[in-house]
Formats: sequence, structure tokens, C-alpha cells
Amino acid sequence: MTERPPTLDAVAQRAGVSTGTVSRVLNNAQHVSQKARQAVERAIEELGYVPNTAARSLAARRRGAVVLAISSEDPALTANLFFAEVITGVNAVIEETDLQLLLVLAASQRGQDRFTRVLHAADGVLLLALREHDPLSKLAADSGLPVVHGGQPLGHTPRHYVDADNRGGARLATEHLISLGRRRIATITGGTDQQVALARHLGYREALALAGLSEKRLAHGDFTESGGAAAMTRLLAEHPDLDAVFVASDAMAAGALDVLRERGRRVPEEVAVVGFNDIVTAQHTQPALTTVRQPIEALGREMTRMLIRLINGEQPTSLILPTELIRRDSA
Amino acid sequence: MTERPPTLDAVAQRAGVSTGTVSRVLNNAQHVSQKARQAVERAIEELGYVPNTAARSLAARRRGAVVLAISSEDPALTANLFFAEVITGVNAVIEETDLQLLLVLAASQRGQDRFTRVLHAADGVLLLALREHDPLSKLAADSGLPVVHGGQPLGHTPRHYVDADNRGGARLATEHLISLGRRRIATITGGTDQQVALARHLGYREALALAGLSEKRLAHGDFTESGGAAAMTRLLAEHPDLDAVFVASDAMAAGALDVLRERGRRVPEEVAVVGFNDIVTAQHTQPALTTVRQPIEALGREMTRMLIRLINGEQPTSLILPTELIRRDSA
DNA sequence: TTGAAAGCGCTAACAT
DNA sequence: ATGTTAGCGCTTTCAA
Repeated sequence: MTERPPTLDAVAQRAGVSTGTVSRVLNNAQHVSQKARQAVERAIEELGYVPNTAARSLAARRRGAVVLAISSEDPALTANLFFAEVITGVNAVIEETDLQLLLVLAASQRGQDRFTRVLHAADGVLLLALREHDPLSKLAADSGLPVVHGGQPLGHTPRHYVDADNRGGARLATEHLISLGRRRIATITGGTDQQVALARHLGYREALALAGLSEKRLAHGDFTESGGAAAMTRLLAEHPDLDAVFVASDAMAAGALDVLRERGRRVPEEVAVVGFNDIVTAQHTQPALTTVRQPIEALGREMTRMLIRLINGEQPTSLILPTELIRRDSA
Repeated sequence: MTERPPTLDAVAQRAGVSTGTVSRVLNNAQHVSQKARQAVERAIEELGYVPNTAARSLAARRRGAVVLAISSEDPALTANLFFAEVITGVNAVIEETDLQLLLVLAASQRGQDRFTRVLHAADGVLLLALREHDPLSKLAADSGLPVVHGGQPLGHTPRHYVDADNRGGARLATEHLISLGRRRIATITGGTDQQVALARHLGYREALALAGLSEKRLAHGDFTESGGAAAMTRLLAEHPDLDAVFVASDAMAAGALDVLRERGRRVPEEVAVVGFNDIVTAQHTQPALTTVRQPIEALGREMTRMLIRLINGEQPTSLILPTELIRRDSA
């Protein structure tokens, strides 16, 4: 009933060569005559031979896979397109190789147990876990495998990471507001427990400091829309004179725009607003949101390239990818 | 330097039993004494033993993995959150098992070659490929592995699939418009080359037919925002008397709303609009979009459950998951 | 209930 | 340049 797939031995027999030769052809080693190589290739074709990955990795002590682990504790990762885009980038690079992509969304404790086992089946780890002390970070580090982080967790800077230039992007956004003639520029931050939030706040402060403007107009959000609305409400109460707001995420900016509209503050005439991330929704807010775009797919690609280098024993250096201001109507 | 992980043999030695016994404990077979079992478990604990998946699958002729293959030819899959949500659902079920999740976004020809090899490392396939004659479908079918489709490709109904009730949802939406007193109800379809588009059109027609209303107000879109705008423009030109539109996707509905606003048609007073999918953006259109929500995460979950049943030799039946009307301001 | 041993399909080291 | 062979770490008969 269950036809067994052809083995390497079968190929060798068919081609009239030894298994060693077949193996050499498969791993395109040198030291194989044209003749032998062709015979093997024909036999492979005729038999429809496909190497058995399990046997291969057992014998070669390679595992032929990388794992992409996403800490789904982090609602920000799953909420927006972030995660889908990163995957697309990762996949694009993986596709060029013989590696397989193992995906783990580790939420539960159960998931973490699994994670350990998955690690034992991989040659390296791509990690998206931005919270401080995420258990995945530790498990990955303990595994001894090469690990590349996406973004920098708060607290410690990972050995190898790829991050978007959050600070630079925030500075870009704020400088844009300044160039518009705004002088009483507030900010809504993403909280204080995440590195992205801090980096964006820092970029905002840098820009203001360089221009000699006050940084006192500040409210903390939590990267959610309702959090953004609440923060905007507070800002308006405490600093009714503000003429611009740099909001650390588009979701929060959407909430802030709602509040501004309710309060009758015209955007951008009276209050200019810039967001961050360029989520799809940014095109549909009223008015359309000026924002900072991160190269998320590129982030996935570069993470994967870096991991492959690490697996090959090279020592790549961490990367910060540039962000870009997308001008729309809100500023 | 490179510490080798402990093997099953090491565990056996430590526990003072044979490798056979350790293996039995690992696969929690019967016929193992309490004493032996405990000794093995202690040894595993002490040594920090983790089974080698490659060796295991080689010996057992199981592969311990399923592949989730997404045809990224299909922009609709990658564009919205669809794909991220499906993955979340798939992951949730996989997490309960010992299976690993292999991810393939197969766009290029190169990707398809890889796909074949990945198939040989898996026990089953979850397939998201909605276009007719998608090469992935054929490759998966040829592999002889159990395959579960998400959605139904046009042309042939797969043996095993999970789909959202597109027809029912469209009917729900249209009946809602009728209940609002609308009688000249138009539709913007998603084209004619995709099963979802057809199913939604069918639901629309059913509702109208049952109410004895005309189905003549029709324009084809392509599931994109600009396509929706263009279709709305045509509709307005050909049927200026329309008082409602059922739009087969939210993206198209967003485009349609833009056109209606430009033309000065008030929504929902003069023209009521219902979309489909409940993408995040639906909450941010002007006015907020009434739409039909699909249980996408559940789709991923049910697909995976079905695949696991197939792998275990059961014969599950295909599934259609209910959709739900989300009322907002546009109808 | 347990132990012993023969592979699973491949790679790599060693011969030739 | 090619053949030979001993494993890789596990499961699974078959005996005991």
C-alpha cells in the first residue's frame, strides 16, 4: 500500500556508482567526474528521489532548520501587521536556502516547553520578544544556538540584533513638526517598559533639545487606541496651548485624533499630529495620518541573513535599519 | 568545545535499564514497571535529556511535523491580517501536540521546489491557496500526504476543507439592508475568478430573490480599495437610484465610501453600505463600516484539528464556519 | 516486563 | 575520483 520513497542507495544502484558518489553530488562537492555526476542526476530524476531530511540531519549533525519564535505575550506583535510582515521577510531569505522554517508562537507555559524541544531541532533562532525578561530569551540563550533578536528587549542589549531606527524616526517626525513652525510640541509615549517606547521618546527629546524647545508636554500611553485617546485628553487638560503632538504609534494617534475632533481642535491647522508605524489604518484616519514607516519586512530579511551568517561561523554585526517619514494630511 | 547532548543510551545507562525500556517510557507504552519508569524519569531529569527529533523520525518513520503552506500569489492573503490570524489559530492547536509547524510562503518557482522537499519532512499539509489551479494544490495532492484546504479553490471542491460561510454572511448582510427598508440594493463583487467572490455574490442574490427585489445593480471589483472606488463610480452612473450597496470586501467598501462622500451621497441616510471581513480599518472609515466578520482564527484551528484527525487515520468531514454581522454606522 | 539487536537513510572518514 | 563502512540516536521486532 504505502509505497516507500526511493533511497539514496537506490539512486546509487541505478546510476551504477557508490553511495559516496551520490552523496557528493547531492552536496555538490568537488572530486566528482562529469560522467558520474550526470549519471547520478539522471537516476535522481528518473526515480524522483528526494533526500530524507531526518536521516540527513541525523548523520550530518546539522538540523537544517531555523526557528522563528514570537512571544505572543506581546499584543503589539500580533495586533498589527508586524508579525505577518516579518514572516514575509524571513521567508524570502529562507527560500534561497535549504533551511526549513519552524514557527513557534509561544504564549502559554505549555508553549515554552515545546519551545525547548523545537530548539533541539534547529540550527538557529530568530526571536521576536520585546518584553524585558521574556522567558523565550533565556531559553534561546541557554540552548547555545545562534540567536538573532528583532528589536532590542529593554534591559540588556542582545549580542546580535536587528532593529528599526526608532530614535531616528522619532527625531525625523519631531523635526518635521518643528519645520512646520510648531513650537509647543507634545508627545504621547508608548509607556516605559518597552525599548521602542523609550527610543521614540528619546528621538523626540533630541529634536526638541536641538531646537531649544520645551519637552514638558508629555503623556504616557500604552500603544493602544484607547490609551492614546486618554493620553490626548490629559494633554489637552494640562497643556491647552499645544500646537502639535508626536504620538509614538499610529493606533494611539487614531485615538488622539478622535479626541481632538471631539474637542473641536482642527488638525493640522491648530494641532499637527504625527504617528509611528504606518499601519494600514493610517491612510483612513481623518485626516490621513503623517507617520514614520519602519522597514519591517527588511527587518525579517536582515535578521535571517544575520542568523545564517552566525550558523556559518561568521561574526556579523548588529544592524539598525533606517525609518522614513510618510507625509500625509495630519502634519 | 561543542558539548554533545545526552542520548537515550546515556539515560538508559544512568537509570540502569535497557534502551528499550527508556523508549517505552518516552512513548508512554504499557508494560513498564513503576520502578523502571521512575528510574528513567529521574535519569531524564538529571541529564536534561531531550529526544533527538531527527533520529526519532528516522527510526519511527513518522516525521512529527505539519506544514502550513500559503500561496503568496494571493495578495488578499498577505494584505490583510488574514494570514496572521490563521497562523495564530493553527499554532494554538499545534501547541497541544508534539508536532512542529513548518511554514512555507511559496511565491517563486524556487519556492515550489522547496515545497516538495518540505512535504517530505511532514506528516500533513495545511493549504491556503485560493486561486484556481494553484501549483501548490497539485504538489500537495501528489505527495500523498493528508491535505486540508482553507477555503475552497474555484473549480474543484477539495476532499477536506474548512471554509467560512461566505454565502450565508453575504445573505445576512443583504437581509440586513432589506430590513432597513432598502429596496434598490446594489452589490460590488470581488471578481469572478475566486470562489469567495462567487459565494458572496450568491448570498446577495439569494436574499434579494427571497424578498422579490431586483439583482440588476451590479459592478465587479477586484478586492482592492481602488477597484471598489471604480466600481462604485460605475454603479452611480448606471444606477443613480440605488439606496444601498453590499460590498464583497471592506477594502473595496472603503473605496466605495470615498466615492460616495465625493459625490455627496450621505451614508447611511441616502445610501447604506455593508462590507465583508471586518478588517481593522472598518472601524476607522467615515462612517464606521457595518460588515461581516469571519472566524479566521477558528478557521486555522479547525483546519489543524482536521489535519491531525486525518493523520491519525480518521475520516473527518469538511466544515463551514458561521459568519457574523457587525453593526456599525454605515448601515 | 525487560533486554538485545537490527535497522531507519544518510554522511564522512578512510581506503583505494 | 570513487568505493567502503562505521556510525548518527532512536524505535521496534523478537527472545527471554
